[in-house]
Amino acid sequence: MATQSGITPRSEDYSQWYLDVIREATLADYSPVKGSMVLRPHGFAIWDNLKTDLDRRLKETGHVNAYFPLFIPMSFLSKEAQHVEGFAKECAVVTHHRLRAVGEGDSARVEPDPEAELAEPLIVRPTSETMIWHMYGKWIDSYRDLPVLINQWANVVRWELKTRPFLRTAEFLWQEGHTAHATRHEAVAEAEQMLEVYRSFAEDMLALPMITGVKSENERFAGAEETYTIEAMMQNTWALQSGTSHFLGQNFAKAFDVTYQTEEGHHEHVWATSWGVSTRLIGALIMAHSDDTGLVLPPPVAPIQVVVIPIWRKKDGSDKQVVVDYAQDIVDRLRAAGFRVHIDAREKLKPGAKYYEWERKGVPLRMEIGPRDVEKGAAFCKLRTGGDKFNLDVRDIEESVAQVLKNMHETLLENARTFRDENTHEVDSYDAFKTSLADKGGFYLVPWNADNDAEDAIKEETKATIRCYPFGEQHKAEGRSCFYSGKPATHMALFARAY
RNA sequence: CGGGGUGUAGCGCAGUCUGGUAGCGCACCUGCUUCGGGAGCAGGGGGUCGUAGGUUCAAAUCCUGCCACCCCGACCA
Repeated sequence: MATQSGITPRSEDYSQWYLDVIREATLADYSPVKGSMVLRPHGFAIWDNLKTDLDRRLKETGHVNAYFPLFIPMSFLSKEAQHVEGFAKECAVVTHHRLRAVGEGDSARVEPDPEAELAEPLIVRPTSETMIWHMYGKWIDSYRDLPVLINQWANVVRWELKTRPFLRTAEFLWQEGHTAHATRHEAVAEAEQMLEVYRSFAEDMLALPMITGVKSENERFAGAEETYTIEAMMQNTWALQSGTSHFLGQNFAKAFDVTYQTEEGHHEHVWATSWGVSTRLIGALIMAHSDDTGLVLPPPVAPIQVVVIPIWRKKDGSDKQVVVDYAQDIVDRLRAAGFRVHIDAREKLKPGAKYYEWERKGVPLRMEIGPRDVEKGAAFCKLRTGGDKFNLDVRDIEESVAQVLKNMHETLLENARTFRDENTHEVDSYDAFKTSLADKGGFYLVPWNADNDAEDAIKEETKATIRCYPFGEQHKAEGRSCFYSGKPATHMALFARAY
């Protein structure tokens, strides 16, 4: 009965637990290139499910997909001042287009061919605003061309010094929407709409309740006039920025000189937004729902929603065929009803070993099908989230599985919401904030007089940052004093440690 | 780039102090018995010990250089 878990308990070392879950659930693996990870099939399938669902939501809100190049002329990055400051320090640069072989025998190797140096270096996109706005300049002439509502699914590269699988990697997958509008009002409405798309998407697919709000100036996207964010709480009470939507004003339109002619014949710069979510969402999933046994997946994103484990006794050969036929019939019916079902009929593993494996991998619902169940016309079930095993009648198993999975999703969402609310505190003084944060972590909603230097000082002292000025809370600032400076409060700010 | 640490089989490690012909656990392969919560037994495959040089009859082990990675700081979705 030796334990083979290989997963460090959360209480012992949360960071190690996170890495252990990823390894044991076979979501990702480290590649030979520092900071780059391989998305293994089980991890990529989660991304696939997220992508399919979000893509539908983007199209339902009027967006279309396109694809822009990976390589961007280096000079493009310097066209928007804020933007260059934000990204220049983490760009991969391509300087040559050919290698040559040098040395012989043991010292044989390749090196960039000095004769093949590019006249202008290329950067690997850290984000695509510059390339896209260059192209929009060619496509937009008239008010009749607006709005432009384009999204792309792509990889981007940001050369980070400190990396962590899914949360921060040198290369990651995401979608980035880039829109162009005739008016400020329309662009702001678009940025707000997309934030809401992300918020509901996160609840429906990830069972993650999100706090929505506006970023402080310090945390704002490089080149944006306003950044909206969705923030989630992880199990260690740290915050994770899970998606952003930016109102870019006319910054990029001016930098790339993108104007349109109005109905009255005037030339105006267009108004812009950009917004994105990435494979970081998978990190959020893991850290919000999983436990010391391994991954826990909400049914909508689970690559396998139901695993069926047939059980038989070999001596009694008659058992096996009956059980397998019965199990296969359940699998076929559930698949026909639209569920993602896997039957694990491997002969060399005992049932217990299979249970542990599928629990590590986060399968929401397990069915154990043996001779006893065949007799009863039932399926013996266990939920990944715990509780006693229970029987489902096979006669209406499609409906009952749907109900069980729906309940599980709602429970996950509700538990996450309760945990977040229990760990969110309102304080009035900086001393109370420091004491409480050090003691029990969590989110802190405080009256705040917006001040970048004060924000930096607080980060320096406590490592907490402003996650956002939450929507729906701003009225509370009225008539109050900043918890740090004592000046009149201009906002309600949500402070927390963050990834 | 500063301080600390580690490189030995796919993974995790012992062996290094005190030099003597490569070892353990898991994983993998074969066979038999097992199978309702991580099976047992038997047999088997796999490593130029990070790398380059030096000392020695003999180097994973001692010496020197280099490289890589990890942790703590500085930078960050």
